Amino acid sequence: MDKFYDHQNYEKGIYKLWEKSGAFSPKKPTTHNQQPFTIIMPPPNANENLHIGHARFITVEDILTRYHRMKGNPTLWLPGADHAGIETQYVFEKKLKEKGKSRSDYDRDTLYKMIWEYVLENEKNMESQLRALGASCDWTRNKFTLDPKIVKIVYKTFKKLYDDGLVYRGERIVNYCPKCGTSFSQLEVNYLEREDNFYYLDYGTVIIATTRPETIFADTAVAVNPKDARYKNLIGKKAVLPIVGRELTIIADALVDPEFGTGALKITPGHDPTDFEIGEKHKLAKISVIDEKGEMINTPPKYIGILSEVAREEITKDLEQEKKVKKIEKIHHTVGVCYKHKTPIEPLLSKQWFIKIKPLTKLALTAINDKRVKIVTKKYEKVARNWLKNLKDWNISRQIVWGIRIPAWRCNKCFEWTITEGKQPDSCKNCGCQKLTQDPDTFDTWFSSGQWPFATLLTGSETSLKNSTPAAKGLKLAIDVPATEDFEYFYPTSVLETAYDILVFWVLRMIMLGLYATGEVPFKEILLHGLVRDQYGEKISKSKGNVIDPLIMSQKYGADAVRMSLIWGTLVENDIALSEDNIKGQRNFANKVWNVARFILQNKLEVPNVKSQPFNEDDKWIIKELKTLIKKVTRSLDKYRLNEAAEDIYNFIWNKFANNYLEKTKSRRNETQKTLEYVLRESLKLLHPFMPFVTEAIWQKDLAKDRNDLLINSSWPK
RNA sequence: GGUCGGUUAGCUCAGUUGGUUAGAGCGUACGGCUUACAUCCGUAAGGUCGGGGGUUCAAAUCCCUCACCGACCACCA
Repeated sequence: MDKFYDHQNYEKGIYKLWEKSGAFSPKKPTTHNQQPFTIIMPPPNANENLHIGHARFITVEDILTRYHRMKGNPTLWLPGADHAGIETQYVFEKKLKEKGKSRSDYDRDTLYKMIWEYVLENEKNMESQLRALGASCDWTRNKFTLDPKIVKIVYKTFKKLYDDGLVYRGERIVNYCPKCGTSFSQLEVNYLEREDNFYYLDYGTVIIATTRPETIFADTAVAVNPKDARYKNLIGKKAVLPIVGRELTIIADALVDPEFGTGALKITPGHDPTDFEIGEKHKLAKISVIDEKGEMINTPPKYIGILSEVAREEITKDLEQEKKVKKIEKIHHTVGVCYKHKTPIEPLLSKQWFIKIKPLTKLALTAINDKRVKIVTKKYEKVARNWLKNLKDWNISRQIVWGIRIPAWRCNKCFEWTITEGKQPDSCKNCGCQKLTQDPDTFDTWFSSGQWPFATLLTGSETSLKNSTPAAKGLKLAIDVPATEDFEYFYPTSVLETAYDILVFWVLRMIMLGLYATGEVPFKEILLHGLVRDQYGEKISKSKGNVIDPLIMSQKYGADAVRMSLIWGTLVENDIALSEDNIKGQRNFANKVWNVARFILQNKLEVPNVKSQPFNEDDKWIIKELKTLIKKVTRSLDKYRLNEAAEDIYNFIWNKFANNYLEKTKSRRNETQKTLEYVLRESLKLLHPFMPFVTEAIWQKDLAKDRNDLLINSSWPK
């Protein structure tokens, strides 16, 4: 054995060895009480390299997977990739911009094809990166969110939701990003604190305070609080729009805060969600004055085509000229911005597909209450409950090309919609007309990834687990898809492991859609992990320049070192501060393990009669310590306390085994070979889920019985 | 404004049913090339566990309160 463990010489070869041997595919159980252990991998976005956050979840999930595989559970870790709708289109458009192009330079099909090729290339790249990190996922079951079979299931779910009355097309205020050119759900809107002008405008009978004077053209009423004594006698009277001169009725609504501004609110149902609500109640007209490019429409000609923010200044000037601006104050408030561009979201009126969320949140809440799905960390359960109580109807249409096209066709004659399971309908279901046009919109990515656990399993696999007791026995699928063996055997899956920042986007949607489509929770436990931060606990970002690339680190120090550093010292659920020093330290540990093995195996003595080796207090001590360690590590892993398990193994191998026992017994080296080898073997097994490469490398050197004896397939110590 | 979380060694963090001298990694100081490893070995310094109050034989751990930090949410036009 070499003096140092050089990971570069081993990692690739070992990964191939595992993959070729079929070790990643679940084995049929040999006894009845071996329950399947399943994790569906959160499919990374196939649009960029893996970052350090991916590396963390890959490490956590791989540790759990390898542990359960060694314990004898038929274990499946199913990999995949996400087309990641808007995220990918955003990344792709940035690339286009570098070439001086934009999305509008291409027609729909061309753009789609270009993105498709880009994604395909990235997907391959991403898969090789997963391999480099040692992910022992079952590549024979690899899935992509745009696989035709997956898309088919997504369509079936949509159709079913529609037939059940849970999908509707509504004209609502949507969160529209003019830069992205699409609407978003409430979750994609971020809020920025800003200082803005607060204009007090003269509406004749009342003064109105507003931050958005450019929307006055869309005003259809003025509202005051019914309890507001100042305005009581004005209710039902008229106010006059400045510049426009149009009369508005003054109405009363409890939503108006009398403390704010002047207590009188201009009602703009076409560009404000609250106003929309008030407008619906009072049956007010809805006027749009800003279009999807963020430009003014339906205004006096001089403003038309101007960006709303620019128009604001122009209009203010004109209002000032007519002495309609009574006062300008500064106001500190929050503004909704696009989560990608950080530019203001335009709330505007649009017709989109919505999912009625209440019946679905009810399913999810019940499942959480009944503990059919358990959130491992309590603090996140509180967050989940809070969200489930407050979610609004879900806008699932996106006005982008990259994604799954919505299977809805509109009749050219009667304008009614016909929804199918993906196929173009022959005729309008309403009037029979044969001329129909498909909705150009695509689904919100989260609508398809929300179906990921059952969609991946329902699309089947090459390998079969026939004659195994199904886990999902007796499940009645709501959607019309035949159950596959994989689905019956592995669904509901064991653990869903992902970052806490997509709890609402993804996890809750999976619970809701999973329960809806299959009648059963998609997973029994939810393990949420924290974010990776830099060595000072600061958020990692490109602009800060503190990015840690997991693959560069792996090349430098080995995948084992990177993995270990990603769980070291911090609970899975908490944010972790990662430093290169820590990775280096773990590289040193890998080398330590290597040298312990080297010492034991290189000096392998010819011991004529193993049985007659003397056994003294030191030997008994290390065996006892090992037994204690096995119990502790097993318990820690079962509770997802990975840092504790890792630290205990580290401490055992380095301090107890190497520095203590090994040093102490060097003088009677010819008596300890059997004990040394035994402790080494068991230690390697315990460490294997954490540092799979170095442990397997050592195993293959001198411990494996034959070519087929892989550490990855060994049994977990008892 | 609301909800949740945090405050433990210089730094980053463990400490889960309250119980012996509060731990780890890194860093620091000092000493060692001891034929497995200098990616190493040995020794050491360093904490009134954010402040205050309470419960208890016993509190970093439970309760109350204050301060500060952070995350998430929210229709303040």
